[in-house]
Amino acid sequence: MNSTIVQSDINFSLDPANGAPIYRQIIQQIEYGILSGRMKSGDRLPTIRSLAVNLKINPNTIAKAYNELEIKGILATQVGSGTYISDKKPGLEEDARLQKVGEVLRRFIQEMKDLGVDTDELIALIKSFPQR
Amino acid sequence: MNSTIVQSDINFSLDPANGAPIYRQIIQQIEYGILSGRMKSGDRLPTIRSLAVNLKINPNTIAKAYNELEIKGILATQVGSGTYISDKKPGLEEDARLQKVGEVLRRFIQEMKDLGVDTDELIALIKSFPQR
Amino acid sequence: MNSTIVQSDINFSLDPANGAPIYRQIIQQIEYGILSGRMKSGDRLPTIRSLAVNLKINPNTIAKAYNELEIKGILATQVGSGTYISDKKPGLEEDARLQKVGEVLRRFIQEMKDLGVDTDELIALIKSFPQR
Amino acid sequence: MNSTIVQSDINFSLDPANGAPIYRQIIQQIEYGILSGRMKSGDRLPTIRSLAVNLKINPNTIAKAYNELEIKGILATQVGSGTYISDKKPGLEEDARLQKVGEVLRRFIQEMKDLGVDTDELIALIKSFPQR
DNA sequence: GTGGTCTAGACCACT
DNA sequence: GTGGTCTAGACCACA
Repeated sequence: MNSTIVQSDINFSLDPANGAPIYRQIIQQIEYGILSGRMKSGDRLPTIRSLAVNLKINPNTIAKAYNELEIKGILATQVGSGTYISDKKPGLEEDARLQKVGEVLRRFIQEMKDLGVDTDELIALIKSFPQR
Repeated sequence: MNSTIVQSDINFSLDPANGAPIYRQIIQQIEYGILSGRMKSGDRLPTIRSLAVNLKINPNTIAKAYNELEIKGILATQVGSGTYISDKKPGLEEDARLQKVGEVLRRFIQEMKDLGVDTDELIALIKSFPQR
Repeated sequence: MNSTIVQSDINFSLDPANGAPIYRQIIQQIEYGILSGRMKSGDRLPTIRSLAVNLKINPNTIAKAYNELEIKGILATQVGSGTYISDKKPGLEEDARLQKVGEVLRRFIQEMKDLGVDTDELIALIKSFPQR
Repeated sequence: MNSTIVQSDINFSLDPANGAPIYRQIIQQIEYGILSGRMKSGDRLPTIRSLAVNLKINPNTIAKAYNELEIKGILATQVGSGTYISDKKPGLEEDARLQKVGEVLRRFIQEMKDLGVDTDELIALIKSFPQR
């Protein structure tokens, strides 16, 4: 008999051409999932094995991602039960989210400037970006 | 007799805290130098050894950067003479630039969506971004 | 759990009297291996270290060969996992092959003309060439 | 007062993308010029300086080519007068020419075979090659 | 002087 | 275990 558990509906997607290592892509997607509110405290994460099968990668890689997040206090592992999103999510509060948004934005604007795209063009580009 | 040679006036600078490997920082600075028009076809690059001395790194590291750009067809080397910017610069044409812009933009919008920022907010953010 | 991995059955062989540098001989053998169909997309190449031991050369030399092919998009590496033949193999497609054929042909005809052999003689020569 | 001197009508052309070093391209063009009969004993070669200017390369490079051919006995230098094609041209008689033709042909056919072009296709290709 | 090749070896991140 | 980065240094061919 099982209490109802919310299985995190996160859709992990790996981009081999991303450049970032696989374990870091996983970490980011979990963190962003929490930041954006799609994942909440107490949600259960997929098991290492099932995720490894789904993503066709080495279980060790997922373990490394989960482990790093547990060290940060963002995840909590209960042996025999699974991995859950911790109640306290240090560094993932609203403030942190805004800070992260600013960071990504700054880097993006700089890169676009390097590519010769100024802010006005940028806005036009985003407005015309196909919403899917 | 003086053959006029344009020595590229690029100012290489390395950022140890960048995270990106040294040779890749050099590659990017050359590519951006060409994209921005500061460096033109036929320009001569600093010699491997002189740049190595200036940047206080091993010549092999410079050679690795130059070599990758030669494989890509962006640079052309003449042993005994030096390294030059190739006439045809595949991957650095206007088309390629636009493609690159689209790529960066797409990834950025996706990342912002993951962070819970929708397109309207995005535009507002960019508009309010401090222009320096 | 066993992921089936096709280990490339390529037999690398170095010819010290070849004149071509070692790393280039390796590159050519991989390219020809793909062209001839002996190696297919997704096949795993020997590890850098194992090949270095087999060929009794420095691992860096193998790495240089693999690296150049990766820049060209012919190989794809996954650190910690190995080096694989890429799905898309630019420069080894049929179009590129035909272009290469034209290039070699043009250079050959020019060289023969320099040697005082005109096209008619050339055809006669090739027809009489001992087929083995 | 000057005895009539036949200035060699050789048209040197360098191909930077050839791969072969410049000085070797010059050597080959002189040897082929003799083999094909376009250049004869006693013909005068361009001066090092004039050729250097025409080809826009370093005079040392031409000197190196001339020097190597003089060592072989193919050229003869008369200080203050110029460089001439020697009376005796060791290794450049008719026999040598035929041997060279065979050598180039063999290498070409092998390379085409490696590229998947058989002899019949080859003949068709050459026949259809635009004669200029 | 120029760049190219190769070796040797250290240290790192990733799977 | 895998490949990646970087250093140090030797030797070579070329302009």
